Amino acid sequence: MPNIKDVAEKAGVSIATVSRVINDSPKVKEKTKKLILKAIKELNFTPNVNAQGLQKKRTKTLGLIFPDASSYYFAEIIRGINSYVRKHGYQVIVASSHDEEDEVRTLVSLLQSGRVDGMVLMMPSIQNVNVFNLSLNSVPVVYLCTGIQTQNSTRIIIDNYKGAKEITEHLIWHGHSRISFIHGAPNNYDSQKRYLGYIDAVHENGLEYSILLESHGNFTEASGFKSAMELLNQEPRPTAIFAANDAMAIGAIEAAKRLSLNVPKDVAIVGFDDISTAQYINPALTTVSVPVYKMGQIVGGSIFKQLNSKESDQVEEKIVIPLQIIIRESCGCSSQGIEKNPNTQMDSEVS
Amino acid sequence: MPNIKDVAEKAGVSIATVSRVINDSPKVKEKTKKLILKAIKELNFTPNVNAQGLQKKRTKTLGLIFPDASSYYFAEIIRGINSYVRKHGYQVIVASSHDEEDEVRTLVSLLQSGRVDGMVLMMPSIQNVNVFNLSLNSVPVVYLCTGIQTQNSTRIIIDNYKGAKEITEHLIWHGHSRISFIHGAPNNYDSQKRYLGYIDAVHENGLEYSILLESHGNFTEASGFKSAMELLNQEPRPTAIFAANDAMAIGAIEAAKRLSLNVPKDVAIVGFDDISTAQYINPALTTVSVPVYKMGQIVGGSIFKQLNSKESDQVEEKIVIPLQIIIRESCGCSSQGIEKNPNTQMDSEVS
DNA sequence: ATGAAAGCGCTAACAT
DNA sequence: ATGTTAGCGCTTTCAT
Repeated sequence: MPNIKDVAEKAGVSIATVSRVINDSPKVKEKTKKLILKAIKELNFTPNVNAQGLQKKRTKTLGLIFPDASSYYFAEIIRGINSYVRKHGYQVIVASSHDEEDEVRTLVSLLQSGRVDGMVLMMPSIQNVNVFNLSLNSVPVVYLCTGIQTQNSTRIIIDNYKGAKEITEHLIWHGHSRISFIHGAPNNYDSQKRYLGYIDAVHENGLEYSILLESHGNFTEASGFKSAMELLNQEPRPTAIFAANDAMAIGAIEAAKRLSLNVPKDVAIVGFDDISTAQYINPALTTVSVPVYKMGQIVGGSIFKQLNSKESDQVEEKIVIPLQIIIRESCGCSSQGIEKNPNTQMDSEVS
Repeated sequence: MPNIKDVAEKAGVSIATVSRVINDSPKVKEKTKKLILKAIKELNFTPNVNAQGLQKKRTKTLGLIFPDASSYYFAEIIRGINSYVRKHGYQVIVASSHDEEDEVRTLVSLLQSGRVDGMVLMMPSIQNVNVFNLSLNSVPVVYLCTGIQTQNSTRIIIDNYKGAKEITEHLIWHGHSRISFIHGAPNNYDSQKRYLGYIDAVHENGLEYSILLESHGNFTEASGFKSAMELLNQEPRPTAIFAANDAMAIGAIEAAKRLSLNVPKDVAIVGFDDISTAQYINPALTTVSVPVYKMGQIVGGSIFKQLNSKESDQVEEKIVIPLQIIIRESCGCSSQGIEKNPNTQMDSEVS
């Protein structure tokens, strides 16, 4: 591996000058600069990041802490962040707190060891947030989907409340009066906000409400299946189910099928997130689309902004990302495909 | 951020001794070791990885290059690797060659900049592999799912051929004689091997064969849908479809539904990978399970083995991971659930 | 505009 | 068993 000294010798200059062209210093004569660039190319030289990091205290890597990096929803957000920061020469290190017995330890060690220049914390579970507020003042931090007031750092959240309220109102528009809600994991920020949107829509529209309309899952398909089973075995049955995320909505659809109930005729089912499965499941899922990829860009942008600003003018910022309802079939709206070709939907012939 | 000098002063020893306890040197008196450990804890000290890396040429991070980090299949493998290496204090940096216009550049710079101690290259597309054989001798490399002979590095592949042959034979056992195959992306190693397994099973069992039974997709659901549409509109229709991966198989199932064909009665459909969707799609997908998570462990283990061996005894190794067929409903076998409870499956009542 | 040299935080001989 | 010291490859004053 060639180093800066090799380049300097080859170009017949000092290492300081080489360093200057590496760092785009303006005060290098154009001619020597060309010479050095040529040497760099010929030797195929790349500056050693460890040495650079040791000096500059910049490692050009970001740490991301996510509950689970392999779920589609999180994976997409990570991809968005990665894609954005890579353009700026940054890499990301992803830690799944899910896998770790001690997520805080990972976080702190990542930080203290000087491995990362900034952190993105996806912390939808409310209780452990306060743990994190410690020792984070050294680097820029972006909190994602967190209810807690964060000190001196940016918080990026999605407009759960509005999305949930709108999709519930869409169900009401369809004429549904007994609308169930399946909660996500306990203490989950997103789930709670979505519930608030649901309950407000229900109340404001004067709908029947009962605690029996609610059920508690944990964001997995299996839990959605189980919750929907309970809900749908009640008398009277809910006419619609709003699950706090798509995975549970999909589980709920399976449950309806198990009970020989047609979706959406016998029971409408809607979700939240718009994961890729949502569009091809049968019936296609009506849901609230979270622009996960774009979210990544916003996160990356925010980190860089903090990185390039003096500590003095760090401001607490809160960014709310707007969401969009995606109307498909599971709410009772017929899809284009169906209207054009009535015999395409098997489910409509069953029941 | 405290450094080794702070610790040394606090403990009243030299930095060398502190360094020794950091690196578990045996020759430190138990008593001083305790003293130092105490100081470390009190100061909340973590060794700076850049300084360590600069000296030891070990950064404790691995680079993973994947075509696409957010597809479920790849994400699971990454998770497996991450989880394993984290236990050994390693982090991973994931680069999606998909996102990059110039994947080679990323790879080389990751390597040359001293950012990673080893690399995992997922390179299922055959043509670009030769590009990579350059300049990789400096660190341990594991190639994943690659057909190319790799020099001086480990290659880990899955037993595509056997899995494909067995699942095809399962279809034959069901009495199918016109079995279609949907190819994955062109030049994809896995797809080609799976095709070989398919074609051998077809030939060895004296089945009818025609080029018309083959169709070409690119591993996406959409391509599976399209391919199956073409296949199923032929006369005579294939009685079974083997798609080179689950996503395409799922697309194919949707296509069958569009054509008002019952799966598996009118056409059996099987896939490959066993992604999570496979088990809850309707009908549940019969497929070949790839132990993605375990695969990650094997990859991590191999890298560490190379890391801890002298360069002289680096041997070229080829590891083949065995696969397992998962029989569910889409092949024509009825699921347990159905047998126990005949009215649970909607599809069996349709058509 | 360029070079010399100090030093970032650590490890690893080499001393003692 | 512990301390001293020379780098690892780079950036950055400070000279010139």
